[in-house]
Amino acid sequence: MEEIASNFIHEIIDEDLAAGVNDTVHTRFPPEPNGYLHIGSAKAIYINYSTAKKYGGLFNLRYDDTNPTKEDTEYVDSIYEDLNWLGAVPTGGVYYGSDYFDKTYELAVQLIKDGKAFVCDLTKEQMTEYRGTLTQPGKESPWRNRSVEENLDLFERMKNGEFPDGSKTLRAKIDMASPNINLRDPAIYRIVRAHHHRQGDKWCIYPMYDFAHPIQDALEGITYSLCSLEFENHRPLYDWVVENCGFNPKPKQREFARLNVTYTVMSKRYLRQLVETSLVDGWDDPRMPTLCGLRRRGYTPSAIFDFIKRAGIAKTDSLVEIELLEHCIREELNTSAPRRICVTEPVKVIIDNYPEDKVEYFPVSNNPTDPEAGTREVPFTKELYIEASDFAEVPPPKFFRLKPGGEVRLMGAYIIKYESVEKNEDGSIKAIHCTADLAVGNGNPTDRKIKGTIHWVSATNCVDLDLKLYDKLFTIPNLNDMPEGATYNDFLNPDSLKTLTGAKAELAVADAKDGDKFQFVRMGYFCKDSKYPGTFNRVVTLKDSYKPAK
RNA sequence: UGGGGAAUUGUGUAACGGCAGCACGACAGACUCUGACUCUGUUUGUUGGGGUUCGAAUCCCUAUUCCCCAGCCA
Repeated sequence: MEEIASNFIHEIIDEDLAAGVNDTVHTRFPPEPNGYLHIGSAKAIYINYSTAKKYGGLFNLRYDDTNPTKEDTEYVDSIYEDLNWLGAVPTGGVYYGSDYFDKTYELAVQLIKDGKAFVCDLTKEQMTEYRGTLTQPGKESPWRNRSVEENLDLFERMKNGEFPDGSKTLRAKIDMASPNINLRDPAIYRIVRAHHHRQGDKWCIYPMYDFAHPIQDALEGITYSLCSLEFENHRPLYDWVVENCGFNPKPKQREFARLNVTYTVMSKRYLRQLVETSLVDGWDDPRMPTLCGLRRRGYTPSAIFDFIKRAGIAKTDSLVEIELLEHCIREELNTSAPRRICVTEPVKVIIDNYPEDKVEYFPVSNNPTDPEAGTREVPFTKELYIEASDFAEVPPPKFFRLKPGGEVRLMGAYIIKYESVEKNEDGSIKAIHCTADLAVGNGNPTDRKIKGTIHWVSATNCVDLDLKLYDKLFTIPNLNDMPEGATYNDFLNPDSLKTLTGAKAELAVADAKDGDKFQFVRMGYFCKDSKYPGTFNRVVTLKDSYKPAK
């Protein structure tokens, strides 16, 4: 997150700074602990964190935990862990919205005293009816003109638990005729008896987001409350609360478009549904767009932030292609991850002119893009495995790999020449017989040019791997277009999870530790749950760009 | 339908009255001990219609399309 590209929010801040509206920049990331962080959250984190950093200000993490019915400590913990993993250090501190409940209550009392809030006895249905519609103004509640004393008494009794859940609300007295529905005497406190993950049973009344959030921001000294576009309609209410609670300086809410990615569900509600219906293994299933899922899939924080930067910060609703995310991780791992060879669909090759029991070691580059990564010794034997797709009995035009009558380079080792193919009874290939150019070895021949190079692994010096192949979960690019009544099953990608058994990897992977980065030389599938002890959760998919001529 | 936002190439994003640029993707070629990576090149764009101006993506008028708001969710 080193260089911070400028965006329209920075322009706004620059103007404020120049005009003397502000002299500091203090931001916050305010997740509700009701689910795991996902790549969309990473955008909000990036914007708030990087903006603070750019201006030398502070960045807070604040759990927005004002609705106890949806929240849980599991989420609190996971959010902390994921934020930490991203490296977005909350330089301004870690806070809980619920820790301000006393202060929030006092401010509500003050609002009542100022005649700006009232206790309302309307039922939920009545309130909906009184609110009016998009085109029709609302009607004032019959309870709107209760005396300050009565409101004070009632509100205190609400707090003391004298009334049943949902029977009363505290409402801000604003304007029932406002074209902005959020301003039509919005509820700011509701009665709900639920165990709060942090406050326990201390409260039976809870402030609404629209009341709590500006107060939290103001109390923490936030100057810019950067959130997504759907809160734009709430800004007048945000400002109303800040103003009428008498805060100064005043925090400012500014909005940006949330992140949408093709083939990717981003709503926490639906992600939870995927987990609860066991369509995925859990929140950290590698097919999930959650940060922990991406982490298991081998994504790094820097690749994620790079993606967010490239996707851009704007106010246009957009749908960013998943290919851009994949590009970002490929680009990073290409230079940073050590290479290891894995033959994912092995077919046996026998070098007829090579001694039965000989083992020879060839140096192979750990990372061709980085000479300092050095080399490792890879064992070569008479029997090898190569990728089934690297051999063609009937080659398409311009096929540079192993084919009848052809020669090919075994990466880092000998040049081999095709001799014959040995078949099983069912017609499948049992083994391909070749001869190696023992004189040339791993050097270059002077009399001819070898066009193809393929990867290989010793059949007698290798480890077996079961590869789990994870692909996108859904088949339609934009999940928002899922028709009414449709279920995920209608659009589930049958190939989103495949297991490839019997892949062969070179011995070097035996040194793998959890967290090690690897890039398979060719296909580059990543795997987590292999029977091989060790976790390849830093391996990226490289495209196999060979396409037969059309 | 009231209000609030937004429209630039396949996708995303710049250009703030002065050559429509960049990235990803796609395609073509070069290079290569993998055809990956890298490099080079190519195609496609200012939502429509008017206006102001020497000059408009940008300013004005108008039309259209898309997103958000009628939770005691956030």
